[in-house]
Parts: sequence; structure tokens; C-alpha cells
Amino acid sequence: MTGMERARKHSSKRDAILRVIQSTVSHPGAQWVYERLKSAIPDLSLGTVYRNIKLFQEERQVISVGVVNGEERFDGQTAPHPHFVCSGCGKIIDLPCPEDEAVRGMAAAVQQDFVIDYRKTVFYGLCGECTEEPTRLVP
Amino acid sequence: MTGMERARKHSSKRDAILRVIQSTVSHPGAQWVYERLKSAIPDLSLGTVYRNIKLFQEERQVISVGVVNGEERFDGQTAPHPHFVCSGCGKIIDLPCPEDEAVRGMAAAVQQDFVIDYRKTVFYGLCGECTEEPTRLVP
DNA sequence: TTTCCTGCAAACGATTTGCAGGAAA
DNA sequence: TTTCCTGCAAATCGTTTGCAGGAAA
Repeated sequence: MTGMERARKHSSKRDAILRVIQSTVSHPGAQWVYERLKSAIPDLSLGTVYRNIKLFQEERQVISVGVVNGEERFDGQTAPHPHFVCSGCGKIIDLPCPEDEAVRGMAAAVQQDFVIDYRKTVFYGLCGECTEEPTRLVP
Repeated sequence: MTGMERARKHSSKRDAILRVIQSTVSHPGAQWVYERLKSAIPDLSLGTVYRNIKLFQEERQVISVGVVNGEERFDGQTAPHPHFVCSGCGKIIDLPCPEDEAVRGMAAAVQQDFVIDYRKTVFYGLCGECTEEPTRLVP
């Protein structure tokens, strides 16, 4: 058994946080979500953002794309799909190509040995802008 | 141009650190490498481990598998291959299935839009031991 | 010599957490 | 009421960094 989950009460801040994450394609970190909301919710605290994101992850309403430059980045679209991370600017982009047969097949193979509940495919490289102008060292 | 790389001098500690990472399948973190070496190299410091791992990553002698429980984990086998991460115990396992056509095909597609220099496929779930005895909450 | 490497310890920065007051059930 | 939620600020903890001495070239 998984144990007794604590009852969940309604919270408008929680709703707002989830809404922000779900309504952007920027794959934000906690700080970004906080800054995005603090003008509308002046008494919001960063700790609350962290606490709620953790809840969303447990409920699989939000997934982690990974840690980029030391900061964990999230995605409100939880269906498995590949991501591209730009090593130059840290941008994260949803890849147009569907997470195909291939990876699903792989998942099937792996499931013979392990219980899988989540998978991730991430490509790293430079985005269009950073290819032209890599990381701008000297202004 | 990428700029002038600084000359690299020989260092027995650096060699030892790389050797440890390359000769284990545990996908260790910096701390593990440090503890593994400190009996043989009593004056080794954790900072040196971090500094050298960063060098190895730049030279692609070591890659990052990702952050598990807040700690970055590394792999001395740099050819792209999928990993399994156990959410129960944090163990990382190389998956037997070759990183197949599928993902390579996906990479090819992505390369039309981006410069890719690295890719990652990770499955999350519970390993055999943790399936039977999940995370042992109460001893 | 000059340049790189390292121990040490302080600094950093993202995330977590204890506490006390407030809101939801 | 009771339980959950949150602001606040302190605490954590993995990782980075400045400095001075030592090793490699």
C-alpha cells in the first residue's frame, strides 16, 4: 500500500501556480513562475511555489525536464515527448517530432525487467540564435 | 573560433579520478568518487574532484546522466546509450538494449533545425529490489 | 620561470524546512 | 475545531571559487 495521502484543500495560489506552468511553453523554473506571479499575487512566496510544484510532480500534473544551469525546469505537458535544451542560452524547446515508435519499443523492452513510470528523451546542442552568436562572451 | 584552450599538465590525481569513473558501472557522483579515492590519496580534496570532473565533461571523457536526489551523476562510457534510474534507491543502470535506430532517427530529424552534440534517454521507475520492498518507510 | 594544479575554507545558490498565523473543511 | 496552506527566514547541501603554496613544463 502507498499509505494515506493527506487531504488536499483548495488554494487559489496553488491554482495560479499550476495555471502558469500549464500555459507556457518556456519550461520554467520555480523562480520564473514566482516572478511571473508576484505582481498579481504580491504576497506570494517562493517557498510556496516550490512546495506546490513538488505536489504537482507527485500528482504527475507537472514533470521535470531536468536541471539546466543548476535550476530545475518543469513542464505542464506531461505526455512523454522529446525536448531540446540549448547549451548556449538554456532555452528548452518541445520537439515537433512525436516521441516515436522507437522509444516506445525501447520502453516495452525495458518493462520486462523494470517497472517504468516515466521516460525522458533530451537532445542538447545550440539553438538557431546561439549558433550564429555563441554565448556572446565580450559585449 | 572557440578560443585558446589552456594547456593541460599532467596530474596523477586527475588520472585517478578519471580511472575511477571509467572503471565503475555505478554512475557515481562527485562524493562517491572522492570517498572511493581518499584512502589511497589521503590529501585529495573534494574540490579537486569537482574541478576535474568538469574538465572531463568539457573534453567529453565523461558525461552527465542527470541529477538524482539533488546530486549530479556521471558516466565514463560516453557513447550514447539509455539509462534506467530507480526512483526508490537512486541506482542508475545501463540498459542492455542498444540505443536504437529510433532515437538515432529522431536525432537526424532534430538536426535539421538544431546543432546537436549530445542526447540522453532515461527511464524512471523502480528496480527489482525496490519493487518488492518499496523504499522501506518504517523499519 | 611561468603556468597549471590543488588543499582549504569561504562563498554561492537552488531548494527545503520549522514555526506561527490564517484559511479551508 | 481540526487540518492544511503559506510567509518568513533560517538551514541544507551540492557545487563553485579565491587564495597561496606546490608541481609540471
